[in-house]
Amino acid sequence: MPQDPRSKLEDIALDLVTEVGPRGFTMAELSRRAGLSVAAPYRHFADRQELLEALALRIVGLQRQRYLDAMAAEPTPRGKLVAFAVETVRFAANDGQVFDPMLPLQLTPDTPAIVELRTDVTLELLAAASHFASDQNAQLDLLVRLSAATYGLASLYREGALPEEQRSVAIIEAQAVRLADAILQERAPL
Amino acid sequence: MPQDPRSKLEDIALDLVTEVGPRGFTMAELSRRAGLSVAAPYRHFADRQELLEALALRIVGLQRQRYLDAMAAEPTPRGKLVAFAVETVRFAANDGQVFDPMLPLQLTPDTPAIVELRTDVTLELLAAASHFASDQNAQLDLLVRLSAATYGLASLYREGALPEEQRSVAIIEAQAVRLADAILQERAPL
DNA sequence: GTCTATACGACGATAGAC
DNA sequence: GTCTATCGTCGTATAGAC
Repeated sequence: MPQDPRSKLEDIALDLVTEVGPRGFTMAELSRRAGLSVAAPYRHFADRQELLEALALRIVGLQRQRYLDAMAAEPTPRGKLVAFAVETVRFAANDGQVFDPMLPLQLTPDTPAIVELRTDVTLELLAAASHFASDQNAQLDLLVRLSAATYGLASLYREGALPEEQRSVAIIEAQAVRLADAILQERAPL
Repeated sequence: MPQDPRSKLEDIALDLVTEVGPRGFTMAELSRRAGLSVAAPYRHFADRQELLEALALRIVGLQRQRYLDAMAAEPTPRGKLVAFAVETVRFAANDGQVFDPMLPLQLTPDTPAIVELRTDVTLELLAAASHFASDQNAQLDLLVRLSAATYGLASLYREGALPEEQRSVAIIEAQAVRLADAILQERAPL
């Protein structure tokens, strides 16, 4: 199935933005990698900004689907929240192209379309969190801790900042599960 | 106390790199902000790279001191680890200039000098962790979870990715403490 | 849709006057 | 130490031929 040229350009742009970040992304380099002249991409995207926004939309849409599928496969609230944690580090471990561009949040200037994409996941998470915290404030607190913890794990993994012994997918997933469990089982401080 | 020109340039560069990241940092903009010609900074730094490395060294040195002081003020192992967590989010909340440039790890190309600066903190952390895990592998696992969780919290805070209700320093510090406690009190999964 | 050619600007870095 | 002037490179974007 031969892709339309716009999607093809997005594919290459995704690789590129993964390597150099949204800030380092240039139309010139994109053209080079696509084997086209510098003018060609402008037939498919009005300008650099439009291309980056298309990219952000694509990435967030993919994440949404992955999160929803992973959570739907788990029947229990605890399972859903753990699945969310594991899926996050899997993005980092197996899908750098999808994860890295999100790091510098530059790429996702919370447009309405993107906010809408995220809503579904947030609602699912809140529903699951309601089994671990009574009022809505406490549920939000819990989700923030869970998201932050797994996001941090995923980031350090991507940046190569973890000790060598921890750089396997299996280990990083296990760590994500332990983090999620610890957060869900929190007790009063010592 | 009138600073030497090199330090003065580093101050301004630190602000700049905080705003635009190491990749977006330019000597031209630095010169502009310093009220100098584009040539002037080259009297104090051989090239752009040298300036960025000097910046990285300064930042890491400052972090080291802050971590060591914060941990020294706490007598118990739990207190030291919690202090580490809190200090991390404080960097994010109060000292964006010190924290943000570390995000894209570009700025710290693990030179020997930087590795050495980090060693002290790591040793302190390992000593404290030894009260919560028996063998050294488990201690490292624990520290990775703790670092990742607080780093994630700090990152989301800096990026403005937290819900509005969570954007105060007090709340974010409380969240860091809860994360640390949860990790230190981990039990078997449900 | 793709090309070549071009206008224009920003940056890194250096040369040479003061 | 700082300036002005300059070179070379690279980027965005457009115009017009094919």
